Amino acid sequence: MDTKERLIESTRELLWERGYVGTSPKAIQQRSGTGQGSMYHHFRGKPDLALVAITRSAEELRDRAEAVFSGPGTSIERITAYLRRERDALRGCPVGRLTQDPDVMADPELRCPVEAVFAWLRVRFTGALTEARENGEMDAALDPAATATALVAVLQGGYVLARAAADPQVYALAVDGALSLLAVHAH
Amino acid sequence: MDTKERLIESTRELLWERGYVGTSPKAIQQRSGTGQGSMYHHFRGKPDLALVAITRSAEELRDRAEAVFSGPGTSIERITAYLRRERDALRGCPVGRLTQDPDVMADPELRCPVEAVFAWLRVRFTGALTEARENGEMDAALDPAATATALVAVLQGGYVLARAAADPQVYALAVDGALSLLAVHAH
DNA sequence: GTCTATAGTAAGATAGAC
DNA sequence: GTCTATCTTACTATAGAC
Repeated sequence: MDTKERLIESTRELLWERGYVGTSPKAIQQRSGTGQGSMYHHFRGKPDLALVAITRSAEELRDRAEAVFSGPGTSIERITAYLRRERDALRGCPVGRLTQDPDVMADPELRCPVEAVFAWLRVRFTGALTEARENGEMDAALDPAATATALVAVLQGGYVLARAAADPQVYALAVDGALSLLAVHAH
Repeated sequence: MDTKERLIESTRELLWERGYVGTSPKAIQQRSGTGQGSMYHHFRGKPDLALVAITRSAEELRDRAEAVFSGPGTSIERITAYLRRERDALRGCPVGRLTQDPDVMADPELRCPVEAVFAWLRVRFTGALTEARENGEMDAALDPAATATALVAVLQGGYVLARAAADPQVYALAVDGALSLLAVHAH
C-alpha cells in the first residue's frame, strides 16, 4: 500500500473510531506512518482527505449492501440476510456515526456522500419490501417505504444501544425484534 | 439562573450540538456568558462539568419517558404516545449522541449515566410490552425484550436517518413503520 | 515525494489579584 | 465568586530544504 493509500485508510479508521472533530492531522500521520509533508502533498488539508475517506466508506457500505440485495433468495430472505450480516456492533456504522459530527453535517461536500448512501439504502430496502408484498411474502397493509425506514433505523439505533450497553448482543436483540415483527406480518 | 446553572445548561446544549470532543471550555464560557474563573471555581474542569450536564440530561430523558409510561391509556397507547411524542428530530437525542463520543465512552464516569438510562428505558419498554401481550394487545409470538429493544432502536436510528436526510419527516416515517409493524391485524 | 522548521490559533488548565 | 494573566500542549497549515 503506497503512502497516499495509507493516509486514506488511516483516516477512514480514525473517522470511524473518533469522528471528524476528534481526528487530527497529527493522528492520521502517526497511524499511517507518514509525515506532514506527505499528507499535505497528496491532499489540500484535513477536509480534502476526509472527503476521499468518507466517499470510500459510503461506497463500501453501498457495495456490501448491493451484494446482499442482488444475491439469491426471496425478498424477505435477502432483507433478513442483510440485517443479520456479520457486523462489529460496538464499532458502529462508519457512515452513520458521521451524522453526529457537527463539522461534517455543516459542510455540504462532506455531508453529500452520507446523505446519498442512506437515501440509496432506504430506496433499496423499499424495493425489496415492495417485491415481498407483491409476492405475498409480506402483509399488504404495510407501507414498504415506512417499513424500510424503520428497518434501517433499527440497524443504526441498534449500534447506539449496543454501544450504550457495551454489549454487541443488544444489537442482535434489536435485529431479532425487528425480524420477529416482520415475521408476524408474513403471509 | 445563577452562574453555575448557566454553565451546566450551556454545557448540555453544546454536548447535544457538538458532542464532548467538539465542546471546548472556551465555547462553554462564551455561551454561558462567564469567564474561566467562574468555570474553574464551580467545577474541577471539563470532565467534571460534563458529568453534571450528562447526568442531568439522562435524568430528564428518564423523567419524560416515565411521565408517558405511567400516564393514561392502554400499554400500546402509552408506547405509541412515547414514540410519537413531539421531538426535534434533527437535533437528535442528547444522550444517544454521546454513545458516538470516544472520550465519553472511554471514561467510566461519563459513560455510566448513558448506559444506565438506556438500560432503564429498554426495561420500561419491555414491561409495557409484556403487559400488552398479557392483555392481548400484542401478538403472543413476539418477545417483549427483543421488541422493546427494536422499538428504542427505531427512535435512535430514526434520528440518524433524519439527520442524514436533513429531513425530520424521515424520523416520523421510521416511527410510522415501527408502529404499523406493532399493530395487531386480523389474521 | 518526503522531511524538518516554523507559525498562528485554540485547548485545557493554573495563579493570583480583586 | 469573578477577572486577567500566564502556561503547556495540541491543532492545522505553510515554507523551503533535500
